[in-house]
Amino acid sequence: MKISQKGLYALQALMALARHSNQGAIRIRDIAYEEGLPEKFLELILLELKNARIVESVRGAKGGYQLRRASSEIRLSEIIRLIDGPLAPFGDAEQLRDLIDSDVEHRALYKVFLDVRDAAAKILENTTLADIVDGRTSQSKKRKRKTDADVFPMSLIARGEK
Amino acid sequence: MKISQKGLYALQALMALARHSNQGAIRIRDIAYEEGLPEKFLELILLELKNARIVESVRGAKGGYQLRRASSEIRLSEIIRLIDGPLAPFGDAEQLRDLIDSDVEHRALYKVFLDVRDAAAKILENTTLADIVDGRTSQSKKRKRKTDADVFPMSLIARGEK
DNA sequence: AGCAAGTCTATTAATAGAATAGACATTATG
DNA sequence: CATAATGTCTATTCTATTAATAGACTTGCT
Repeated sequence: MKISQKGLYALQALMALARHSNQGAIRIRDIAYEEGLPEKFLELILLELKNARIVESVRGAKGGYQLRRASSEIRLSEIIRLIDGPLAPFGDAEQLRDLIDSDVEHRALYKVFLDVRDAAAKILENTTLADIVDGRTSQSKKRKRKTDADVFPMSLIARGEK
Repeated sequence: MKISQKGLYALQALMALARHSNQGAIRIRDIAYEEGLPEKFLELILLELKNARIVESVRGAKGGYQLRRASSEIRLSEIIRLIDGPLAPFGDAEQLRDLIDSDVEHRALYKVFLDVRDAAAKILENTTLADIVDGRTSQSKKRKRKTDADVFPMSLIARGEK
């Protein structure tokens, strides 16, 4: 599995959209500026993400892009598969399973490839956009997820300051 | 990480050499025939493996190639790194570590990439040519007791997903 | 109407991937 | 020592992919 520059751009753009979710549509230009991405290239990427129903667009003046689902429902695996293809280091999982069954001479090799794919899939299926925009990393030890109450103390919410 | 056709050919050729170790040098033509590889392309690959001191050649009539080390001392990671580059899905491990330190906005993303790399490296460092020519699968290999860190990458543990 | 957005199609430049070709160098052996 | 068998090296080709740019078109707010 290889993540291309384009794949990285897609992930960065989606992180930007996740950061601004419930701020309505964000212009391509703003995403490009915020993440330092080539604007025209980003256009194509967003179009692809739109066709895959990951984001949605608003056309015309005041238009832009926004996520179509909560960032916690968008897995990195989905984006990488879309932009860069299968997670396997060679071919795809199905192909590898076929080869393991049919190619007796090399089945142990293909089994290793499949193991590598499974390890990558396990990580990328279990990591969502929300995880990476919230910067949850190995250093922030087993902390429970932040809730609204953590971010906006009851005292403020009660006063309608949220 | 992506394994190219060339990378697969290299692995196949080395498996053939491993099967015939202590039969002296094997001709390129025979390896190509046995594994069904394009002969001229295989030449270049073997040359590269020779320069990397993984195989050695015998020139002239009755010449050919043989492994330079026991097949149990040749790890898949070494071959894949040589032919197809770093195991990371983006950049290489060192670059990712630098980005994790320097790019605050995206460090969580790069951390995931590094986790994927580490997972692949763990498998490929621990699998040798001998393992795959003997048809040894990861399940049948000597098995140390799994720790949390083996099963759950740090980034997942941090999120309390264990 | 007019401007500000996204949409779509085409093109390009650079690089990598997968070979192929052919001349050259080395060595066993008859 | 001549020759055939083999690896070595350099160059070339062909194709696909990657990363980007350009420009005309469509939609919709004000």
